[in-house]
Amino acid sequence: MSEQISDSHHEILDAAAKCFMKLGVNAASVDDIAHSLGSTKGRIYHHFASRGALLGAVRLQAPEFTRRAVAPVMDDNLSPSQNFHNMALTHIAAVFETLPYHKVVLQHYTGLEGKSATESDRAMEARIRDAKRGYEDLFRSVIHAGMQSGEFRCQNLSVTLHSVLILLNAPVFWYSPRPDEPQGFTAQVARQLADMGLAALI
Amino acid sequence: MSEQISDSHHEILDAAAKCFMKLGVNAASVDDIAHSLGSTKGRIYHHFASRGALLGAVRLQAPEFTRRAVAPVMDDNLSPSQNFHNMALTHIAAVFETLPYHKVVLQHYTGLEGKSATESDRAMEARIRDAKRGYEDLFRSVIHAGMQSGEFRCQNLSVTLHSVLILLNAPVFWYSPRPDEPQGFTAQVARQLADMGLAALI
DNA sequence: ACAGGTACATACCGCGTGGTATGTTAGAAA
DNA sequence: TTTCTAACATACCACGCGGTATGTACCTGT
Repeated sequence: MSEQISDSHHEILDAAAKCFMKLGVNAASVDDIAHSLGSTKGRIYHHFASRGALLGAVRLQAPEFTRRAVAPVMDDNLSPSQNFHNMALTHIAAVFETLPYHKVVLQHYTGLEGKSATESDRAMEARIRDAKRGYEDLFRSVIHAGMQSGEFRCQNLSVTLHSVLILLNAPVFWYSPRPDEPQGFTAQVARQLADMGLAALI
Repeated sequence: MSEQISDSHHEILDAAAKCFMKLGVNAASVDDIAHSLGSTKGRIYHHFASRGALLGAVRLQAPEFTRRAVAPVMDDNLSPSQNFHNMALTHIAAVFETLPYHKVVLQHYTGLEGKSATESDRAMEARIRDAKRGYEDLFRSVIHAGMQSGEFRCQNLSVTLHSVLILLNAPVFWYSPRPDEPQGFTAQVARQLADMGLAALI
């Protein structure tokens, strides 16, 4: 299961994520991405079967980044409140560190599905959906535990889960790194959002 | 200032909003929209100067819909908590009723700006930005009042505002009307989200 | 009846884009 | 040295899309 991919592969992924973020998922052309690398289309089509495959690879990275960060800090011995707060803080920090990938994912939340053409396209879509859902289940379990223990309000679990996750992902919408940014701004935002997320559950 | 537009105008706007929502803002072509109307491009280009102008008109409708619903229920005599809760409930209900428009707006939150070509394009962008900001200021004022009265936690106002608004708009991401939907589901979701939004402020 | 304008339909053009087929170069293997 | 292959660059094509120029039915006032 170890992802055996070359350096050039990663370099293309990063450049694609940034281009998709800046120009928009549909607007950014393969030529744009290649030009941002100082290369041509040949390089990209040598490593990726199609434009869709490249975009899928970028979208798949996002939940893997956050999962690799959040899964290790989960601790079932903690109270659901503390557990959630730790997870939320770690999640937001990870999002800030891999922002372009998450901004790309954001553009696919609108539900423009249903136009799956090739078989490999649908397979990639399924992989992305599973990775996303598997990561969400980490939060689903801790929220469920909190509701059963009485720490969190008992409400529709799915609605609560998605709403809180969107709240934690809010910076993906409005944040872009600025040079005149106060020291430790992102950490401060992360704390505020983790607090708000926890408060929204209680 | 009275918007003097014909029925055909509105019909095109609705069809465009639904097409932009279903196929994606960049993917939906003018021909797609015309076809969904049983017409051809000629009709659309007769009423709108360009594809961008049509998209801009759709995006401009969204904050006007919510403003027309929320502004009348604001009441400075109420406590900030009650005032916010009423506004939030009304906002979410309005969003549910004009969902396609808000799903289109969502696709422009990603910050793919900076490619303004023509002068009229930038003017439209400014109108949209002002309408959006003006509407957000309704919530900004009530949150500010709550922070000053001590009812709400004192935190970064802009971060709080945007985070709460994204929380209230969360259904735009995951909700699509379904035939097997429980009776009064949207109203229940609206109550839950308004509660969560208020809890996140305290 | 006639003129003029409104509200579209039709046909067409130019351009950008995804994709491909064909070089070209550098390094490893023999 | 020779050969093979990975890793690209280059040139090109076919297609879809935005936009426009033109045609046409219908309605309205005179």
